[in-house]
Amino acid sequence: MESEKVLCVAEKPSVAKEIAKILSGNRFVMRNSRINYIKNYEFKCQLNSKEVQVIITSVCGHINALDFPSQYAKWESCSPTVLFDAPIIKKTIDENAECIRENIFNIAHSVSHLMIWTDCDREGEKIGSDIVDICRMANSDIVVSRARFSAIIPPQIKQAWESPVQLDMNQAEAVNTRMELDLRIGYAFTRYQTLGLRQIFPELGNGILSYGSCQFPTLGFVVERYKAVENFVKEKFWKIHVVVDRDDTIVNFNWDKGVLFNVNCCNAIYCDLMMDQPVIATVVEVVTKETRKYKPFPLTTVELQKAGCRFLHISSAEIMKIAEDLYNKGFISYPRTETDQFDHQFNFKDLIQAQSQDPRWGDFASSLLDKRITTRKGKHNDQAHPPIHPVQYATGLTGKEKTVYEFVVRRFLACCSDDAKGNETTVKIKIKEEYFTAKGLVITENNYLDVYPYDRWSDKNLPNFILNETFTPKECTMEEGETTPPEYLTEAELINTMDKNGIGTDATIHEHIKKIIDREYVEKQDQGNKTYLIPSNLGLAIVEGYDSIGFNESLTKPLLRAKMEQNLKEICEGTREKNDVLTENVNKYRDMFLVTHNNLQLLIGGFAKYFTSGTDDVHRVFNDIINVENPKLVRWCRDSWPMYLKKIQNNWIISCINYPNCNYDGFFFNSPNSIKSITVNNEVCSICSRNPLQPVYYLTIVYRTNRIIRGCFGGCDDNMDMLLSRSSGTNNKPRNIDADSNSRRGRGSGSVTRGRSSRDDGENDIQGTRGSRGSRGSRVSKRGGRGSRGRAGRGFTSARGSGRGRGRGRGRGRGRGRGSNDGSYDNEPLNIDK
DNA sequence: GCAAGGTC
Repeated sequence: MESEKVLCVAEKPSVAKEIAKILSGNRFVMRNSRINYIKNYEFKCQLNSKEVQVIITSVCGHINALDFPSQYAKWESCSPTVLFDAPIIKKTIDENAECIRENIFNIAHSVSHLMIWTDCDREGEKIGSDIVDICRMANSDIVVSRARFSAIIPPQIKQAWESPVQLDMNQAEAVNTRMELDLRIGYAFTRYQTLGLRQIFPELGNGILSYGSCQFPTLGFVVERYKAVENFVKEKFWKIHVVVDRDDTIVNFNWDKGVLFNVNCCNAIYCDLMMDQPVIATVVEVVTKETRKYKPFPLTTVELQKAGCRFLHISSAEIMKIAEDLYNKGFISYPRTETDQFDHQFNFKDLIQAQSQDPRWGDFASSLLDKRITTRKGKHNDQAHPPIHPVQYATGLTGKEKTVYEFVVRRFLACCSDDAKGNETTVKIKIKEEYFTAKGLVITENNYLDVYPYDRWSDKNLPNFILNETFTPKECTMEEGETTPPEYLTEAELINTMDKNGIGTDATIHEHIKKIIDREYVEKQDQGNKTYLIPSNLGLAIVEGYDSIGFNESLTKPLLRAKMEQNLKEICEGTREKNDVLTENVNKYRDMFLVTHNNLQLLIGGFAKYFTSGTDDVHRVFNDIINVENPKLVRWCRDSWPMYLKKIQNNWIISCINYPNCNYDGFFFNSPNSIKSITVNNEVCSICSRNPLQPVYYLTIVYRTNRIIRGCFGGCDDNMDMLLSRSSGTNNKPRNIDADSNSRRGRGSGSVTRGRSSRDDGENDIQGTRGSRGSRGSRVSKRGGRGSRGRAGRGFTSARGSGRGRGRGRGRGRGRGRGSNDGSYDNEPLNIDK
């Protein structure tokens, strides 16, 4: 009888290979897949006293990603608010992932068991669940289990092989939630602020103003420190300092009171000390005790990045690239790890032995071979990877690769060595009632310091003092000083801060830093031998703009992300449902989005401090963006509020303008190339017919592609669905976009209602949409529109405030009223049929 | 063109 077949799938190729080596005792057949770095390892192995055939392969991180359907791909295809509720599709990440999927799918046909060997963390469970989906598609009867291991060492792997568990679907669901929230929130805010702000502030050029729940707090940290430096107010202080000259050594004694910020206080004490001359000091304490400088913790990714910036002067992004290269060449272990403790079964000796041949640290390594190796145990364990360590002696490395490898080796050897030891002497003297202290250090054992030059600990010579002896100090002075501002943030500090605040992961922290630099929110500046991160005007503007809105939970602070993480943890723990967390967070961020929109003047104000506005018509710009619900939008207008065409990017948008009545004589546009004709039909709209007193019109636009848009701009009030059809086909039904809009409502009518009402509220301040939506627009149109008949631009101004009117009338010299000629349109006349 | 998370 043929033995059972088990398919094992790891998260990355290196792990598949290691597991294959361990379980097969190095006797396996390696077969290629269509991707050169994905291999399939085949061998026979015992499982529950039975021989089974094993095939081990791997994926390469995530296989699937979330995205919006293609109709949302163009930035102007919909209002960014729509992205909070738009449908989401799952797709394979790229062609490589497709090949990897195929490889697993093909094997799954012929096996009875699937064992998931992805990393034992949240993302690993999610990747595992995607692998299960693929295998079940191929083989619905496949029996699934999950190997749980905390280190890729033989005992752990064998234990995991023999005692598999089940996938934790709660963790997979938490990742699904994170993915969806990051996508919706990131895309919505990014599109909104990019499209809006760069129209208003031409200096921004074509750059992307991205928002992300990790990149914004990262930027926030940089700005916060910058402001602390800039706003720092120096303060004077005073202190008393004692200098002793003994045995040709100058000894500085520091006042136990430190410093005083009151000059009179300090002066009074000083005068009292100096009253009796000569000044007599008495030695009241001489204590010598053993002290040590602790050797470092085992190396994590975050520590590697910090060390890279601090000691090696290599940026976090570059050091990760180098570490990944060294890993792929087989010189160091996996470089993305949170673990700062070695497993108690870890085999140190072989790795140390391998380093003993090196001329730089070989002798040190050899000296460790006779000793029992103990390492410090940190508090972190990602249950997936050991601390970063050298796995092979490397020769022939050059440049930064050599530097980073050397650091990893020295760090590892330092971890395996002993703490540095020394004797610290404390001498305390008393002058009248004031105490002063000096400290000295004699290092007795360098230990790890001999191999780890990145740490410094130096002798500090202190001559002999005898208890109760008295002497006259060389100097006793009162000195003035002033407080110094903090330094700007360094990359190492930023990494540390992000790590402590849970912003990003070990594998992504450096990417977030790189991102805010690439986005030109932040720049690096060298000062002396240090490199600081300084926010650009753009970075300052965006943080100040959002902060001035005064959210309860700031978009630029880490707490928001921390709360989302907490929610994800609750999903992992099974105390909350995915949909519950999704709804809560989508609603929360949608609210924040709308609060932003309703307080645009504040966001704009943040930018206006640093950039010159190209137009004062800011509200219109943002309303155009938020109201785009289709590439070719028909915006709702009352009878007295006709429309104008506006080009945003390559899309034509029809919008409302102050047009005095429904007389379309002379109402024309300079036609865009893409439009064949625009027709106004005096037809009864089925929705509006409930209000027969309202004139009801359809506007029909025929594009050169034969696409037709028909929209009622009668008095539909809340019924804003437009008709959109393709004349090229026989099917003249509304397009899918309508289905999307329905599904949007279906998913959460409560929230949509909320969204609308918020938006309506906002229209008190935002003038661009009034005429276009709802009853408020209607009222305005009656008040201002009719009264200003025949005075398009100015009538608009008087009815609706100055901002928009100026923008239209002279701000940019682009009249959009009746018969106006917008410079962005070409001059082909339109066919307007009444 | 947009997020953050895996990994090569």
